[in-house]
Amino acid sequence: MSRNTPVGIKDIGQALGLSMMSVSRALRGVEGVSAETRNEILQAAKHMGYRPNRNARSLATAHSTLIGISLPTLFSDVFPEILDGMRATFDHAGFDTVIDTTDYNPIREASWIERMLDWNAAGLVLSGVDHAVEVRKRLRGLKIPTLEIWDSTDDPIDMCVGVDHFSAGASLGWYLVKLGYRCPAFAGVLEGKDTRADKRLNGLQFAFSQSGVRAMRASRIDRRAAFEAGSRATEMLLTNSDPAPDVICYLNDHMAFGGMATCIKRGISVPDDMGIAGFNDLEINAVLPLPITTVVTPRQQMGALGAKNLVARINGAIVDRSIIVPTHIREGRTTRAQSR
Amino acid sequence: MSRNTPVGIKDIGQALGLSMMSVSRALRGVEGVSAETRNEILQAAKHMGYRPNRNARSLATAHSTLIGISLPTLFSDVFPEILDGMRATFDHAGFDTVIDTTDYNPIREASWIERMLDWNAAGLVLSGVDHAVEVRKRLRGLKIPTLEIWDSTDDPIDMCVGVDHFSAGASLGWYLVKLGYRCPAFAGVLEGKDTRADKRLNGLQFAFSQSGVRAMRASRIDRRAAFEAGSRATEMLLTNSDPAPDVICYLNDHMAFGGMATCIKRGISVPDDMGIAGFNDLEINAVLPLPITTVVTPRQQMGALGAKNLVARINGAIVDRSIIVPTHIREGRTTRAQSR
DNA sequence: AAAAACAACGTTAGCGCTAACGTGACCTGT
DNA sequence: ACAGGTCACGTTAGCGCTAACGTTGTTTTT
Repeated sequence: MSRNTPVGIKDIGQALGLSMMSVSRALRGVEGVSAETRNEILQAAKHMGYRPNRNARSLATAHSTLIGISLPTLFSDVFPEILDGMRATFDHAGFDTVIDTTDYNPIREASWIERMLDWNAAGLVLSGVDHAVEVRKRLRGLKIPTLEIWDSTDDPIDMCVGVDHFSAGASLGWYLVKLGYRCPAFAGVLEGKDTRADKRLNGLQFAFSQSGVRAMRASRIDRRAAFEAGSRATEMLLTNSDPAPDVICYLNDHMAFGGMATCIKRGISVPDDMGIAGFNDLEINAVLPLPITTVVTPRQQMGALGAKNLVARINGAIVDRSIIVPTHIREGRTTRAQSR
Repeated sequence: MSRNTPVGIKDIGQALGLSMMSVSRALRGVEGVSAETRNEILQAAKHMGYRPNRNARSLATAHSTLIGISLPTLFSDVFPEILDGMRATFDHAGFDTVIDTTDYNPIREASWIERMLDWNAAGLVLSGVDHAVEVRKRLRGLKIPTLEIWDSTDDPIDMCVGVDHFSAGASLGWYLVKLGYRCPAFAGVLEGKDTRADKRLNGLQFAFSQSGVRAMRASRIDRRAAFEAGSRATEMLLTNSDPAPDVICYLNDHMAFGGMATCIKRGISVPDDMGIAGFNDLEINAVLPLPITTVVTPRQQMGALGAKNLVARINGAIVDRSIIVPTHIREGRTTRAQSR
């Protein structure tokens, strides 16, 4: 575990009778060396197996090529897809990504942010827009390029690319009202854990109450496994609700599938006796005999766009501070057909 | 994006009338400072908002606290779980994890490894045990602690923790033979992409041929989305096979579910007309009316154990070079009941 | 033709930290 | 009482690289 490679910038210079500086310039592609010399240097570097020491570079320049990405969890079809959308861009621009999963714990996130700053990170990606005030202040003060992704706000720390979860929830609510549902319920995780889901619930409730429909009951489950959580939450709703709901909105399609399976197991037919709505239009829908009524969210594009803008921002460009990406409802067969 | 914090080790020393060295020692918890002085320093550091510069530290010590983790993909229930298993250990030991997804591309992996070495990574985690010879040589030569995870071999680069995929496949094969299946097929991704799955297929084929059963047909699909891939692969098998298979073994439970859905859609009843076997015992099984016959793999534990050993290895301990974690078959209801 | 402007390199200093080796003051054993 | 040891600190010399200025020799400008 000694030096990764024994050849440094100095060795190349010596071998060629040049100063370290010329070598440094050539390798970085910076002005100040003739094309001829540069080629010699590049060749020698390759020949000698030169590898830059990134720590030294970061120390000297006071900034690194590390981008920190904080996610609540990888057990989700949201964050891996967002990551996937970002990958090519970061990669192409020469950034390495340090990923942390916070498990929806803001304290963990805050301390991890400090760690990333210790590395002189070039930029940060945070999930959602709900962060501790101190975190907001600190990052703003440092002026470090920061992308908040997946959720949206008109006042991001630095910039955000995401969905308007309240509106997405409300649209779904109106859609369900139009279909004639009058006794809606919600199934999700514990309040405060997934703040995006909470906002969607708020949107749903807004739409329903505006339409004069009774308040939604919410069944919340503290369980990471989505399918099972959907199943349990549904059991709770079916057992404890009077009257029984006529439609259940789930945190996402996987929970919805778990819920649907539970309904069917209990002899409740979908969509005749119970409507089922999910979120995110997850891939499982492609093979279900009854595709779930859901909301399509462009997660890959979100990642790609966010990464592109973050890189631009790191390079000093001015970019949109707040980008809201559109969503739309995808009619499935787990809700009644439109009467129209 | 200037300095993260304006206070360094020198400032603390000056404020306290001590040398940088004493401060450095105190902060690192190294011998050579009295308990009293250490407390003063620690307090002052906290007070002044000191944050260590990790790049400087890494440059001076020639090793960092970065651990590189290379995964083929995050769209899987395998790797996120392995990661989750590793997280606590790495975290607790103060390591940051740089994650790269290679998309099953060995060239990508090789170049990423070099990048991690440029950072003076403390250790590496690679997926599987099939790596380019040059990569093996290079890492061995550098003696950098390297964990190969998820697959197993008796000759790892440095150490490995994983499943014996060939045996797991063979066990499943024998199990299916015992159930009376005589015309098995396999559904997976393109050969060479997921080498673990390929090994399982080899194991299956071994078991079947040992039992005098005709060779398996394999249907391979180039599609990231697992549910859909299972569906497509199954359609191909049902269309092009004569005689039709009596059991299909899938790359994992999600593909199996997609395949099962397709069978049912076509009026093929499971398990009466067709057996379905998956792999990994994914969470969806918890809610299925017909749980899939599958192989249970302890992915979290694998991650936890691997991480523990890697950290020990980084700290100079000697650990088992090759750990094979056991798997077992979980009887589902997508295959015939045991006749016994 | 002198002054100014470049192009292509070199020198100096330092990023923030730590390994390795001092240096005193205070024991300890015989 | 004195060699040898220990404790708590300090000094020196980098880690490998780059920013910010030199320093030449060769154009260009007016």
